[in-house]
Amino acid sequence: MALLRTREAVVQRFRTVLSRHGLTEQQWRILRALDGHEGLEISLLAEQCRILLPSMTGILRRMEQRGLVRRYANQADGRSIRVRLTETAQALVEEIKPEVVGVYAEIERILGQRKLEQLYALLEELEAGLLEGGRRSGAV
Amino acid sequence: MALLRTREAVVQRFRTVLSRHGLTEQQWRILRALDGHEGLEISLLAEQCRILLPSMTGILRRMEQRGLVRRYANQADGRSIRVRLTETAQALVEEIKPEVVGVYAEIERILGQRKLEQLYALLEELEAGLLEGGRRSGAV
DNA sequence: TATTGTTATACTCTATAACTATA
DNA sequence: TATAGTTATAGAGTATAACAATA
Repeated sequence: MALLRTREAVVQRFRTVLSRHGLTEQQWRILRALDGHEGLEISLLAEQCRILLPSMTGILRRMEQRGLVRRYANQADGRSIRVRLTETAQALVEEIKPEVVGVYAEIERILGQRKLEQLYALLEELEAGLLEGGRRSGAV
Repeated sequence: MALLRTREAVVQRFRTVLSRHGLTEQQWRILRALDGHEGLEISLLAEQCRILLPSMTGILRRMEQRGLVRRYANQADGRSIRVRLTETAQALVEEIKPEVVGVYAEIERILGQRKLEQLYALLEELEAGLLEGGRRSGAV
């Protein structure tokens, strides 16, 4: 249960930071995924952010209304739609980054650098394995 | 971001298992917290599960309607209410446990026992530190 | 026919403020 | 006055199925 419980404590930290800027955790994942990209297809974005497509539609609609993202058509394939950040969104990401870094700094203060790196490595390995397994055998 | 991203993969595993039994992650946390206890006060339960009281009211109402928990008054203090599992709920917990263990087994298969223990220890330490810090300095 | 994305629908949780009743 | 819990509200994400447009 440790992962689930700890997650709750960590996520609440992030939610506090993000909600001050009117963002949810999912919206932040989308901002981060799009940051530094010319534009991503919605289905690719959904996969990277681990958000289902119907949820994605709603989340992107809210973000678009708020002027954070823009949809634009893909000339090569009329079905697919790409999304990219507006300048407003890029500025917002830069504004929030330091605060998010603050949360990580708190974590590092608690664990120390060596253990934080250990934790990070373990999580990466676990994530890779879970995705791999998920692809192979479907959801557990 | 590793913790947030990995969390998503892990949580989706659990959600898959739990939703087959019509449970949410929060309801599972409550079931686990109450399992093996005579009864817990709602505010204590909320703290342990990291769920806000107003959310708790709704979640408990749904669980009570489904016959999983029962509220009963505290004679010593007319304001506080205790909650405990019904036999149905206890049977359900026993039924689900092996499946949840299956998810942990998958994690152990990915990381190996030694690394899993490492991960567990790091998370425990992080959680304790976050709670400590949260109590001391407020959110973030 | 298969794929990309949206719509429809119903449910659950989050979060804040206001309120009730006990203490 | 303070505490335990509920109610009222509004908003947001999850999940499944059905659908439209394009390939």
